Amino acid sequence: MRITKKGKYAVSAMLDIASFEDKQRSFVKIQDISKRQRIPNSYLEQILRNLRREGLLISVTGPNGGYRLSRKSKEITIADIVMSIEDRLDSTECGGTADCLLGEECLSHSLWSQLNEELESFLKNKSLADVLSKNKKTITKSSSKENNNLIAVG
Amino acid sequence: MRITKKGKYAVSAMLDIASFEDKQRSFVKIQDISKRQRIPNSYLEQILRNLRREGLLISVTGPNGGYRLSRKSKEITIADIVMSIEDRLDSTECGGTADCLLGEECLSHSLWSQLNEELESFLKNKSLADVLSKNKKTITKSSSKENNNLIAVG
DNA sequence: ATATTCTTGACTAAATTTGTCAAGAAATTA
DNA sequence: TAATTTCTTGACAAATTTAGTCAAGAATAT
Repeated sequence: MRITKKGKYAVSAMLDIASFEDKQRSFVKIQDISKRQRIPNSYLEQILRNLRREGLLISVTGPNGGYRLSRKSKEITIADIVMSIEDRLDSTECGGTADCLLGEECLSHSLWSQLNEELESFLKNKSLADVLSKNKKTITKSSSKENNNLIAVG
Repeated sequence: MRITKKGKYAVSAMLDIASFEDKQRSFVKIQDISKRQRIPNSYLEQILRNLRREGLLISVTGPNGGYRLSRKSKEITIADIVMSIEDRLDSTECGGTADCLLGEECLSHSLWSQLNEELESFLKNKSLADVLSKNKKTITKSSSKENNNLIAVG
């Protein structure tokens, strides 16, 4: 089981985009997200590509284009995001088929299955809105020159 | 955050050893564990080495030697094992210091911190004995010729 | 002595993760 | 239409991590 940097980048990018949800018709650009969240631009392209394919983002090309959420931030869970990005979230080696050991369940199979469930339910019960609202109270503005749109949380 | 094959091997090996707890003075050999749990012998050496260093196992060299638990199976948690083996269990990129983004907390920091806590408490609340007792009811014996000590669970 | 079994450190191979890049397509605006 | 902006795609490469190997040695029992 693993959640990698890529998955975390994805969540950060989605949170960034979600934080512009209220501004009507505003699309968020890759470059801006990249700067604010410190995610390598070209890596981010790849990540947003996935999120779009999975139907979590809507994109528009051209001037004033960019990305926005396909659904309300309340209706997108962290699980939606992480599962779009991570191939190997499953904790069991057998992929849940319970034939880990010579065709039978290994001693620890049920343990990893349970862990899976815990993890999934945790991620499914947190929406982007949930995570953002937790932070809202303490939004600060960075004084950095090159990144004047930075939203950081202290 | 990740739990790798190595960590899972470690848990399986510990469960295997724990299952011989009752047999007084019986030490379990690497080779036997390797066969029963299908863990490459030389990789297992490396793993048990760690578990011993961390004080979870006691070893005896020579004929009839092998490994046994240093404490009762009830008193060794899965967390003890996994944390001996995995370097990168922590979910946060900053290692908990909350300076993920330009010295400040990133948008998702609290999310990953919470996930950490969930994971830890899950692993800390499960002892080897817990996992074994869950399986005991349905222990079966393998008919495999080369592995006649196999304990598998269906 | 001899056989058994753990111990150690260094090494290698495979897999995965983390990026990069360049050429192209779509949309806007002038 | 031309120029500019921005996303889109696929293939590639570097870095890191994981998984696994090996050989020589040390300890113990008989």
